[in-house]
Amino acid sequence: MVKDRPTIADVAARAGVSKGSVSFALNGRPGLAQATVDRILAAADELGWRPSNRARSLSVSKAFALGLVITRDPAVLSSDPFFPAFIAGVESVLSRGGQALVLQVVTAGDDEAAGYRRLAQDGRVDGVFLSDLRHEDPRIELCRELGLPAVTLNRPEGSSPFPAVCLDDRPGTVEVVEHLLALGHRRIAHVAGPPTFVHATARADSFVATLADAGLEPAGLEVSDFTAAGGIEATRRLLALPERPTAIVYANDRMAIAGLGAAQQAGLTVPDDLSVAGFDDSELAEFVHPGLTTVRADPYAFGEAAANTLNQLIDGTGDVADVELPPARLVVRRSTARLEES
Amino acid sequence: MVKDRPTIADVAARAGVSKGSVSFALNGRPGLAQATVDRILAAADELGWRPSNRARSLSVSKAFALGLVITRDPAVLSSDPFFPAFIAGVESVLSRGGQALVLQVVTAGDDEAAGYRRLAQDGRVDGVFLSDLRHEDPRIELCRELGLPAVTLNRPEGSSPFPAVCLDDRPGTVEVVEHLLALGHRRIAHVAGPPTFVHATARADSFVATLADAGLEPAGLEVSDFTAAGGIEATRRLLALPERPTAIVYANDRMAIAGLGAAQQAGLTVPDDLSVAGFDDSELAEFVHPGLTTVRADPYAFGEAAANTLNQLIDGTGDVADVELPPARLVVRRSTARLEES
DNA sequence: TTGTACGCGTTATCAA
DNA sequence: TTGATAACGCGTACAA
Repeated sequence: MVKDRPTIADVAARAGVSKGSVSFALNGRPGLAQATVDRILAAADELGWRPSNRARSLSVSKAFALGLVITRDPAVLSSDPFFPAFIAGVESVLSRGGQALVLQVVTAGDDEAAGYRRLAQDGRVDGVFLSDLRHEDPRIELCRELGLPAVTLNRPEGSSPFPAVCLDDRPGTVEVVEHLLALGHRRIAHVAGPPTFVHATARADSFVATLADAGLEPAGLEVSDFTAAGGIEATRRLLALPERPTAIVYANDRMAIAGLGAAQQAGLTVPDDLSVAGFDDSELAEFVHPGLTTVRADPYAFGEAAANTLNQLIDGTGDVADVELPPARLVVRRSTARLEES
Repeated sequence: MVKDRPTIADVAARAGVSKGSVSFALNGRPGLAQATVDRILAAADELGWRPSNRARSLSVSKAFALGLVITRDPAVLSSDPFFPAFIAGVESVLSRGGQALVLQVVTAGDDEAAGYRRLAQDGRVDGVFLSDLRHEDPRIELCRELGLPAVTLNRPEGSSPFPAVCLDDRPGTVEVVEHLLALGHRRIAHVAGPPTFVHATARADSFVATLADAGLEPAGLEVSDFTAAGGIEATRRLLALPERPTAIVYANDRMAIAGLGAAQQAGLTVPDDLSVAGFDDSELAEFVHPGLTTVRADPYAFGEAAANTLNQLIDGTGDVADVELPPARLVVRRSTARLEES
């Protein structure tokens, strides 16, 4: 019934060698005659033996797993378009190599640090991804303290002991703004994410900078929270301005799609009365009405790169270089249009 | 620098007892004098000792982790509103108990079974969640074969060796349809998910049945794929029917929101010309324009229940009962309205 | 190439 | 009853 899994001893016995030799053969280490290696591998194959993760974990003190902690507002545990694709990218690296991904979803109220502590102290993972990087992110110090290898998704300002895998948010933002400027817009507003996040301020800053290059000031700058509800609120405030913006650039698609709804609810027609742009190119962006002009990154590639980098760091072979991914690109759809002279 | 973690031997030495006794004390097993137990626990506390997961894993042959494999179309690695909340619910159970969640995202092209095999054979997890349950789901047989404990999210038709945690999709669907009937609609169509999925057919079947109870036939029945793109296609086909439906019930919000866009793109006004309803109550449902009438379940509770049930099964204490969760409830918003006589 | 200690708890056996 | 001892789970690594 319960087919006892063969152990390394079984393989050794069958091949007529010692356990040590089996281990050497499997890991392709020198010091064994080729004939012996073949015999051992054949024996392993016949028995269907695969080394036990648990035993390996214990003896080499590694988990063969990486960790991802996602902190989310419990009320808004909704879908971030980033993570599924990011995780798939991570997975594509881990599955070769027999690693696993340990996921923790921490609701924002909880102690986030506890999540990382658990992962580290329980020896669950060999390293973690630091996503949604924040300014002065306390997790960097925490991971250092815990001796937990990490890669940051995007680069912190200060010095960091960890490699960074970056996808520059600025070029995409610049493209959006320039696209709107080319369409004749002059009163352009931005709905930003929480300024604690590096990517939120990167987008907001380059929004402002691009306008400044054109000799303009933002027609409005709302700090929101990346949620749909927040997008609605911010949009309402912007639409109530005495000098109503003719275009709004949102820091993500969720806020943009919600903002689209808010504008329509307010009786405006998009894009005739208001141009709207998002960021992420989430699945729905293409299909809402009108289709959302937005910026598309490649979270899958992000995941791959992050996993590879983290593994390099863990394997400790020399210095690990930061990775710069190709930036997000503008995707023009129907929600942005030439400003009508009226 | 590297503070060697204390081992059970250190604790034993400090308390002046044997390793075995420390283990007994920690696990609250009988056979030790209370005074000894106290002394041991105090010693453990002073040393900050916590048993090593890895050693425990090896000796008791358990992973102390549960697994979730999500299969997704690579093109549409978008976010299902269900999973983040579901996972958070699972997590809330696992974090007490020191368990972890191992996640795998398998793109649909890949060999899904390989994912489960890896999890089982690598001893990564003690059990898995079978989500997105399909008819004649091969994973049930696979898990049985692998000796991998599982819980099914929703109940398969045939007999299953595994407990089921169910959230009945039918009452919510019935509510939607009755809501539309009460608004005077008679030509109501449905956009279903792939019929391979149990929840897709449950929704479609109860849609048809509820109409039949009212002496009506569906004004259209499109089989789609739960994606936004699919929702668009299906909507276009329905709107092209000679007898155009006055209301469309979608099997999920993503299709519904996309359908909303398609209808608007076709020049229709929702809800004046067409009522639209979804399923899930995803974050955006409330904020698109018009707000989407939909059905709300509680995926967080689903996750909690599933984790608890799976743990019971793994602990093997007696029979594990199926769990029936409170059904999803109708949430009425602006996308459905009384049928105008015209 | 082999033998064996080691990583670290758990549990069965046995003595007091 | 109370507690110690030793075997066990399964590879890895180093001395021989």
